[in-house]
Amino acid sequence: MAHTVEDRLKKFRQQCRAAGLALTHQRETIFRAVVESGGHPSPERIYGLVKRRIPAISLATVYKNIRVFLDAGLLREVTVHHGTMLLETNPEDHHHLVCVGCGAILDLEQEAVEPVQLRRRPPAGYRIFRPRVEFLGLCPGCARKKPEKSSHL
Amino acid sequence: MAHTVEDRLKKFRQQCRAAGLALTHQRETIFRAVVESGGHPSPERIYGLVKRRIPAISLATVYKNIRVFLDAGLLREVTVHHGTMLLETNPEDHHHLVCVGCGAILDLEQEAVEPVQLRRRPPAGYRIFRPRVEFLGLCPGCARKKPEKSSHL
DNA sequence: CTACGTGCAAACCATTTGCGACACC
DNA sequence: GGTGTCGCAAATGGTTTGCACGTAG
Repeated sequence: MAHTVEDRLKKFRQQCRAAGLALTHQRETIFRAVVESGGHPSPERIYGLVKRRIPAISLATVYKNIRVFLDAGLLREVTVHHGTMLLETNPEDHHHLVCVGCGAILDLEQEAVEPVQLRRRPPAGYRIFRPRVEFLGLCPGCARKKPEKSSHL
Repeated sequence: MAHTVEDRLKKFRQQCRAAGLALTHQRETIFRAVVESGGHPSPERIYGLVKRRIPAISLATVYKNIRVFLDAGLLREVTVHHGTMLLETNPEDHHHLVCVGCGAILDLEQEAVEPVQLRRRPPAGYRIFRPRVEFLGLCPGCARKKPEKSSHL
């Protein structure tokens, strides 16, 4: 339950070893920057933070390692769809089934899901229009190809 | 309740007039392509479809008009964060409050939301790992700036 | 007839790739 | 010592912008 930075780095080192990933200074510094930054940082932001400690680091190295961490399940990303804009063609409110393998999206009618209820009041000044649910999973094709992978997403 | 293509085009023309947008052949063809394509098309895909009917159309025109339609509330997009990759730093399962104005994301502990229940069985062969809820709304700053806007998102 | 919309090309931004040099295991 | 990693620069993919011409209202 304790999620101190040091705890998470310790686990990170274990997971790297388990995954056969070399434990480089760059990797540790990048991972530390992610954990310490809090919120939802972009690769660019991580690059900025890491650069303070390793001025010679390359942006490409940050990108490569974030990719490695994501693939190994050491990190999660907020959105599966960051590549390209996708439009809704279904004018009704509805939910989504999202394949974390290939990014495919299937619509789920709103009635297919129990109404979503917020138990607490939203932060002051915040206006909420509607809740949207994404069921993260694997489509039949990707489930076949990737036996265990991405089960942490 | 009837969402035929012609119904939606009729509404589209009304909304354009109401918004003071010129009703050009390109705009109608782009909107029709979105409605007819179904699913979750990318601008590139719409461009491909429109090009069959207007071979001389420019990709830039497609992008510009999709933007116009989104801003006017004539279309919705699947994701608010398609520009850049964002990472999770919170290792616990949780939900999100997403500002459709500026894209800011706030975490909501999982316990802040009633458990999400799927009423039906997912499509055959689909594996679901976890549901994630996004509450779309406006943060205090954006709510102040954009009085009514984006209330359709 | 005039402001808005279009097409083209160039610019821009986020991300990936190729490759020679280097370091972990 | 050899495979995996790093840094650099160039390539790529998606999206936006500037500008001259054309057209809806």
